[in-house]
Amino acid sequence: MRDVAVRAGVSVKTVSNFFTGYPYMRPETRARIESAVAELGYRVNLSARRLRTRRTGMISLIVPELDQAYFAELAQEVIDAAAVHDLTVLVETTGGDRVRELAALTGDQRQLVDGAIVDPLALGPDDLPEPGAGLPLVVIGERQFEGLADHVLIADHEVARAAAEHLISIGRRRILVLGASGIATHTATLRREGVEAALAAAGLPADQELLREVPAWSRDAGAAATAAALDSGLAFDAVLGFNDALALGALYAVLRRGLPVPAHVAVMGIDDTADARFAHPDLTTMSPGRAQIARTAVDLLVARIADPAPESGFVSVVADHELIVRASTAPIA
Amino acid sequence: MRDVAVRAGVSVKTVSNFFTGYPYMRPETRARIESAVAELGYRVNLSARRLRTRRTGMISLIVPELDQAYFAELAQEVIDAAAVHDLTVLVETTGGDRVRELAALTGDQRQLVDGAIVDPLALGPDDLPEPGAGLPLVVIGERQFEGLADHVLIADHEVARAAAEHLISIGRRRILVLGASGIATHTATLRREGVEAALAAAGLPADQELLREVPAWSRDAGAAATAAALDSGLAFDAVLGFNDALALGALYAVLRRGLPVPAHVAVMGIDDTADARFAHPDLTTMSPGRAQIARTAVDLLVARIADPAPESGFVSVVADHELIVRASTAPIA
DNA sequence: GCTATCTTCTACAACGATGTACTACCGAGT
DNA sequence: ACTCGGTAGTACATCGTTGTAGAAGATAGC
Repeated sequence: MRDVAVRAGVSVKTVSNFFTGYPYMRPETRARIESAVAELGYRVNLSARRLRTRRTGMISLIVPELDQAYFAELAQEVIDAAAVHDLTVLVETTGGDRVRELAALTGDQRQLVDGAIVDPLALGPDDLPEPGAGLPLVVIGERQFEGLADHVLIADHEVARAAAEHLISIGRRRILVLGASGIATHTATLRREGVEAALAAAGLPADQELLREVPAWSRDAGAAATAAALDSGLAFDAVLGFNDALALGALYAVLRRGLPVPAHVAVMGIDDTADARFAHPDLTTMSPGRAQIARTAVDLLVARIADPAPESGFVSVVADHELIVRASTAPIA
Repeated sequence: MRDVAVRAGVSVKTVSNFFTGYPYMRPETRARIESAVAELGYRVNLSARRLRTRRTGMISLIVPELDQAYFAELAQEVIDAAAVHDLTVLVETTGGDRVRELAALTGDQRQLVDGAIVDPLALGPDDLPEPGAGLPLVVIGERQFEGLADHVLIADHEVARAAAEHLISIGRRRILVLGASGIATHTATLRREGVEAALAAAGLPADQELLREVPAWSRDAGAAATAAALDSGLAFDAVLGFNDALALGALYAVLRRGLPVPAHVAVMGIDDTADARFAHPDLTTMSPGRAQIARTAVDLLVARIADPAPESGFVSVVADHELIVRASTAPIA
């Protein structure tokens, strides 16, 4: 920067002013700096700027793993939404491990970013003693850190209820539910309750045998749980996976048995990933408005970074959802 | 750091030495610093360290988009491989846009990382006037910057040839090839030549009508191209997608017509994404050894960062590949 | 003509670490 | 006793910016 200053015949600070958009500058001075910069091919040193301003211009997105379509798509949406604010996104994957989720929030990684968007799998509400250890935070999906961070919530109860209502509306009576619990989050519980509410409203019994735990919300687990249910001779005419991966696994397992979908068993998921659209038959699912979630999360985080003081309290936004009916669900023949 | 130094009764530099692993230190001094650090909850300021050392401890992975399973899985593998070297990965997506690919290599983003792994879609060999503008670089997939960067190559010709040979070996004679060109990379050409070599070796004609261009290597494009081929009345008994996405799109389009796979048409892809494994029927594909690619790319980059001088020339490693036979291909009935 | 205000620019001191160069001590070898 | 090499630690300058404070000139108001 000194070289530029010398060449333009101004002080270093004036060059700095040029780059930070300080308004009081004669057009002529501006022009001289501009051409000096161009001639020297100068670029501001970001490391120095960061040291001085204590801003990194980066935010992190903390998710379990990128090879789950849902998180990959979410990551892409967050990256795009952050670009609007000139922010770079650092995607951190934790494998759904509590220690690694915590480390991403409190470890050295924290210094790399101005704030974080986290979609926690294993983190509990007690895991955040100080509010984000000073790190501006937006939590996606779970009402995890009520009063400690902003949230973008998915209406888990309502989404699951709407899904179950759809299946009931097409004449399904025995719904195999995958993901009912078995994972350390509240999402599973809320969604199960949503399903039970729909069943109750329709006057249908809630057979506990149909509510299946799974070790992970993955295609593997969905396929395994469905295969096990089929093997055990359990009767069901629909499968609701609490995410698309589970549903796709179920679809795979059902089709593998040679059972027709949706004629014999209807299958639906939640998430509206691109995978659902290209399954065969293509998968009915609940869209949680991923783009909206990403945009809202980024907006909230930007605001929280600008004003970290939680005087006005933290915000919770509930995302919209929508039923996407495709070929994997149809009225009983 | 000054506070720690005062508390431990040593100089600031000694504390710095403690953190950078300078070996000459009395155990007693070390212990005093350790406890001072613990009591104060001190952490090294990474911005300052970066400014001073000119190292960021980050590398970037530049890919078209994360919501393609192949790239999401690659990203995850690279992140894991980089963690071994204590490197953080900054995933940058370019949408396959040449300008953005270039910007990721030469723009301000460059300052954020010590080096980059790039899987270029639109970048040409002429796009790199100076060697990476000084940025240590590893290119994946394409022999793009021969003599300007290290490469991890996929044996495109051999992979495609092996794929076609598999289809021929199960009695297929007319293979619809998706991705033959229409994309600005050399990969498409090499793979097409591989297919033609296999056909020639088997004494089969290479019907140019069967070689289809696609606007993108996506499921959408694969489905559209296949549907168009079916509509046109073109006869074929197999589809080879030049990646899994194209093949999955083809599978979708074929099944949608009610045509049985593989009885009527065999379908196979290249990439071995998780999506292929969970398609129904599950998709035969060529595995390019993604974990090996990621590990090799990171290793090469780490070496190049340590020794940027290309005196010993740049390295090219060709990754292994493997045929994964699944249900979507079977001998003709 | 003189103050008051705005505009434009500058000097200096940080931000928090690390590289260089140097001092001081210690034990061993002669 | 004297050098020597290795060990343990220090002082100072520096990485490249930006915040603070203020100076100098221009403009306006009376």
